[in-house]
Amino acid sequence: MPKTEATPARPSLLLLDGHSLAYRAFYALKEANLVTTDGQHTEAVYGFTSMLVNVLRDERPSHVAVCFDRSEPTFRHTEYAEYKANRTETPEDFRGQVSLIFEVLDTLRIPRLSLAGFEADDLIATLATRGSAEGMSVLIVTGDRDALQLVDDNVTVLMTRRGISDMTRFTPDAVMEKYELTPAQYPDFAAIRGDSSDNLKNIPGVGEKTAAKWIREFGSLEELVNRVDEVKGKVGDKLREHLGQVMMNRRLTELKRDVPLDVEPASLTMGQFDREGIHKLLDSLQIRGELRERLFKTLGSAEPEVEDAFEVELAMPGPDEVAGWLAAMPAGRAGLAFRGSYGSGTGRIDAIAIAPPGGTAAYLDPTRLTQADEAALREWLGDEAREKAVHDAKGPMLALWAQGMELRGLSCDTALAAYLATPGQRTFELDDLAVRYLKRELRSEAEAGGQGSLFDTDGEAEARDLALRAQAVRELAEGLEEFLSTRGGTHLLGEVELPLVTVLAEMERTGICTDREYLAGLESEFGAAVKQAVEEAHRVVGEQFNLGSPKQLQTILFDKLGLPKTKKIKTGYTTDADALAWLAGQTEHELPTILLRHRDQTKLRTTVEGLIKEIGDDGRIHTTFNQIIAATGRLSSEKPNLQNIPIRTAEGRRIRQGFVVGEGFETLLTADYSQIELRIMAHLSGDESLIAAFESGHDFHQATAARVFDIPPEQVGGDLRAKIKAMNYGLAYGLSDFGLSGQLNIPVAEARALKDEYFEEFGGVREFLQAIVAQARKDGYTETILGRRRYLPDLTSDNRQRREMAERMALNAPIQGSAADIIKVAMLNVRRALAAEGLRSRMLLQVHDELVFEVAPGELDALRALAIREMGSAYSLRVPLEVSVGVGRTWEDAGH
DNA sequence: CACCTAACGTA
DNA sequence: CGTACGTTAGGTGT
Repeated sequence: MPKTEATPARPSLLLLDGHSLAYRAFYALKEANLVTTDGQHTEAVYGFTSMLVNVLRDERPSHVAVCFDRSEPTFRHTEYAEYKANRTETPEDFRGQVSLIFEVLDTLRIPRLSLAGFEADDLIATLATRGSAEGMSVLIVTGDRDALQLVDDNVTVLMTRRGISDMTRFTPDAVMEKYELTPAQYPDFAAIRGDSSDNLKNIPGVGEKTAAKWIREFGSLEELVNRVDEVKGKVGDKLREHLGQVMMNRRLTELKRDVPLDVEPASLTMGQFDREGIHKLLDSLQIRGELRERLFKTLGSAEPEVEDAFEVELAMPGPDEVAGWLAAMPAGRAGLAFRGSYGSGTGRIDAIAIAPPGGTAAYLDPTRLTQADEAALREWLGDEAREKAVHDAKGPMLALWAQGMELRGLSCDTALAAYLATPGQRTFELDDLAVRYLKRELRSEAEAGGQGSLFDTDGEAEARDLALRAQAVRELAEGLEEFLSTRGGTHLLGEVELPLVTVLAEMERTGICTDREYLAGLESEFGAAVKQAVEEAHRVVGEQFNLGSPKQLQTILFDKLGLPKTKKIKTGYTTDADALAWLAGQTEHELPTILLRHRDQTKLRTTVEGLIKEIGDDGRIHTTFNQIIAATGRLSSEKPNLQNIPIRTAEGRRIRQGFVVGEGFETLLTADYSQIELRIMAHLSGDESLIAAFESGHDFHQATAARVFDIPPEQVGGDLRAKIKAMNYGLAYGLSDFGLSGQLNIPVAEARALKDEYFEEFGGVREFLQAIVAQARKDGYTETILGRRRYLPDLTSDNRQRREMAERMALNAPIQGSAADIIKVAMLNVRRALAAEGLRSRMLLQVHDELVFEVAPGELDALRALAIREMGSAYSLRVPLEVSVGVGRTWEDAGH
């Protein structure tokens, strides 16, 4: 098809007054009372965004900017101290929404501008004047009538009318029709009329009617002043009396068209908007429904770069053709995509697509391979020298293993790479990544209608889809690697996360052995205790109710029994363990105690139940370790979660006795880092006193307490040690005075004093924690010792709650994340050493600072030494990395 | 049936 | 008003 050259449309510049519109939106939607479950109001951000999307949809501007006021005083305040002095304080619910609007605009890649000393209006006037001079048609959207002075043949104003959906379009004719004044006359008229919102005084007895009449009669304010004596009557006297005020009003109303703004209208283009970011933002604001759809529909069609999809030539080698195809495949890294299902340490592959460089991809159905095909495929997949890129490789790896095939030569995992690029994301779907990093759409042909149609008898659409995915993975791997290389993530990906995939897969495949009968016995024991607690509770209250329902519990506790109220939560008053313990102490009633026991026992029972359900045919539990979930870099464990098995109470520890050494092995061994996060703090802060406390050889909490209170370590009592222990641990979480006071049951003032005393001794720690946050605010992200980043845009939020939350995340992320880095490196080194020493012992679990091993007969001493050596040397800190080891038949016995 | 909340286990 | 997770049960809305 011949390309036709479209007539270039005249460039159009859309300028919005951010504050003015946000404020109008806020009041327009006030009745709706839009608020998220954590108390963030969203009327302004919702209304503003909705209006913005509508204007973009209806006007289709080529250029756009949103201008904002600043908190600094402007030249108008210098001229007139009382300027806007009568403004009522910003409503509480409005505060913080402006920064959310900033986030929306940034995510949509819409430029936003502000300049100290000037109002949004002045920026708009300046840009409108410049844009108009450059031949653009300008559209201004605002709720401020002063903007009418800017209207001319090139400049139109859209003024909000009550609400936000209703707008009036002011051309010169429309201004004339409404006010019987020209746009140029409007500020003259406004100066006489005054403006109560800006605290510009009017002339007593002179309203809009008289003001307009004078300007029409004299043509302009200047002329009126020149011939002011011609104005007759009492109003004339008043005018002469207030002439000074009027002239000042006129100067203040005049919008500045020459603000020193270092932005050219032509540069105000819309960038490629962040699709995932918008989803995330709208999710966090709990905005659902049509706005999201309208937004994507409007902005989606303005995404020319995304229009081209991936393309691939499909090869479907038939029986005995696979070996030939693989042999003839172009050199270079191939992208692989798998269809199948994975989990619990195993999996099944239904189809494989291989996309080498060159644009032709093969689709293989494993059930249709001849022996020769299979051998060739096994050879290729297991060849370290044939580079491969896979998206989320651990599942396919497990599935291939289940079929006796290896997956080697993995040089990129696009899911891991994307995780390192932006670890905060909830998901890393291939389709989203393709759009984000390659600006390409990964469309499904099967879903597009091929499936089940007459032309799809052999599932060709599905084959094509998988081939496209393989192709996308191959291209995405290049894109993401390049992206990461600019952010220092290459080492972390290539040397840590990527090799860890295989280690985790091995751990999942191995699983941990359980004693099914023992756990079943435990379940019925806990079950009986639950039943008893339920009966007691019903008897004490005198009626039947569901102890597991916080709602019913509230009714019983606070309405029926009239017990004192606890802390307020969204749905009433909390019935959590702290509150129940408090109630037990406050009242004579025995119910809270019974409820506490019920909670305990229920939790234990359901934990055991969950475990039993996950025991495989081999008597072992195969958890899944997730490598791309935690924003800090930690692993997580699911189905079941083996990282939260009880340990604190004796009752809970009984569950750990259900995890036992497997047949053919000698014992379980656990190895954990002691106080790794505190050691990282000592290392990163360089605080000499804290470092010395670690080197002292004394119990760490005891040693720090001794230093804080300046007494010998031997004299540190249990109480003092407990206080300092709480401090030590709280630091890395951004613990507040309030939080510390609550935890130690002491007054806030005392907690603050304790903190001050602590920092008196460990000043370097305080400086370090403050420096982390300051640095993060400047950079927008934090970094671990291996360069793992965490982005925290909320650090500059003007919503206090969000900002302080981000600050705590900022000081925790490098500490928790560095600990995660270290144990990941340790796992790799342990794995390598096991192989190097030819040991059969194997790693089963990772619980953040602990590794659990199954020891092969005769290897106990060797493994113990290996674990201590490899974990202790994983990273060189300014303090030693101490590792403690426990051994026993069960996980509980192997604990410390 | 899908989703949210409260509660609670771990590091 | 302490970070990071996953699971469960109850309750609500589609």
